[in-house]
Amino acid sequence: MSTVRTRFAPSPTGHLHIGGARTALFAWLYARHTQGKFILRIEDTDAERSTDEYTRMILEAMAWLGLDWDEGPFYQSQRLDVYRGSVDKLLAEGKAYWCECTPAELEQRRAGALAEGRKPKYDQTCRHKGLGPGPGRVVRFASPQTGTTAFDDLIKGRIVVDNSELDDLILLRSDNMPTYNFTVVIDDADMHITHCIRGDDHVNNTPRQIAIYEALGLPVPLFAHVPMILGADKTRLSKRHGATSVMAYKEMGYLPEALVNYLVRLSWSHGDQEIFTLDELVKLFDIADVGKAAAVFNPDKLLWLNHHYIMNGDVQRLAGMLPDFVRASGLEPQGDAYLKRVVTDVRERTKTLKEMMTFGDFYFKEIKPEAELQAKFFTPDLAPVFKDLVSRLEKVDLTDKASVEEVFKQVLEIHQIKFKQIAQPVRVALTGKTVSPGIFEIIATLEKVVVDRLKTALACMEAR
RNA sequence: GGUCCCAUCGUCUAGGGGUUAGGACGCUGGCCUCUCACGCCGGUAACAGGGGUUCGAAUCCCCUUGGGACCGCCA
Repeated sequence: MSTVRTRFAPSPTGHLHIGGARTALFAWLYARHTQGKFILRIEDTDAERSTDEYTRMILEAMAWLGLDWDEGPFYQSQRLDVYRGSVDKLLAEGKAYWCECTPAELEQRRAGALAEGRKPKYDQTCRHKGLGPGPGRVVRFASPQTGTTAFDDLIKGRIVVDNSELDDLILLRSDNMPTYNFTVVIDDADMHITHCIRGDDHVNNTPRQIAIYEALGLPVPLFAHVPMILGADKTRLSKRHGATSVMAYKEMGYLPEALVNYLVRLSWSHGDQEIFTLDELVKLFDIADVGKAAAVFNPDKLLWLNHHYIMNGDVQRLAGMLPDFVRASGLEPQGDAYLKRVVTDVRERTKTLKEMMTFGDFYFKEIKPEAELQAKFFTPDLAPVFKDLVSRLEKVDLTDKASVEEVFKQVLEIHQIKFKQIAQPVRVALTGKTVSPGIFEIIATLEKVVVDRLKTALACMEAR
């Protein structure tokens, strides 16, 4: 049994998006599952749109997701000689030919074909002209026109296409740059890819690529076309459905393990299990279990998973991620120990790291309860209670929950009131809002500003 | 328009001849309770339609319908 070799081959013409990430994840998981190799290849033959910046960001996103590669990244732009060699071979063998049709002519013929209800493929005008190289000319592949081409897709099953459907696609552009359908064949063969795992938008390209493999006498890899990820309206996921780039999710406060866990469950499952660690996925993932149908991206479920990982993650690690978000809110992060206490306080009620900041802003800035809240909760009758509370709280260690609870107990006893009656007033005094972590948790974490904030509230009560 | 692919709750999915069609997200009722949340208990909701095959189809076959992809000197 030869070693499995999979690859991910993004084009650096944009960010790594959700769909690409899921495809990369499947290819990576399959390689890891089979103890094979995962290769990264950057398909940058479109010099117009490819940028180093996108390449850098794609690599960064891969790293963030934890998808490491064993070989590469290889850059197609650095392998032009390899492609030229194969083009020359096809040309010499009469399996490719020069074409002088201009883009304008092609566009016109395409429009005409479509208008007449015909398939808008190249009409092979130059196929038998016997042209040589020349300015503005391209090299086309002489696709077989009779018979059929078939392959057994690991996900979709057997797919058979009539060769008459095959187009004489362009191998070499007039600027001498090779095109995708050609380079992907050369590289997958060259890099000994055994399993070509990619989006199923490539299913229709596969027969044409197989024709090229065969024309060049190259071994054809196995194909696994993974279903698309769609937006809520069932059309291809795009910007109008919300954030689509992986790094945008990082910035919104999502954890990589949450995104990975969410994405892997799109078209793949393992019984009723919803939560998977990376190790479990490596152990359990198999292409054979990938479904055929497209999946709709569901932000709510992603959020639920993120919440799960925030609630159960390592506090130290989460605290370490928080500073970026604190600063993004224009606030000061404060010490690590403090951040850990904040995480512990808020994580049960926040679904993203970013939300920790909006929900727990009072941990990082001065607060000022709104007038309405003051009017509602800082009522004069509570002044004596708060006064007692403050004087007693000043004498105990606020981080010691038992002591603080004892103080409250005594004050409630003295004033003959229920905890419920002062809980919200205290909460508002401490946080400026009516929703927060538990009173005793806040007091322990806020520690040194507790008395000041209670005094401010007390002053407000007495002034009424 | 042609070719190819797809079809179980709103969404992600399990189930692949005999199940009260299961789980998860969401929504929702209740419990817990210092708010919110967490947690726990419950509820809502699906086999696209029509023909076959079969003693019996969600499951196998065909058609229809619906959706998607591709048909670029993009990848």
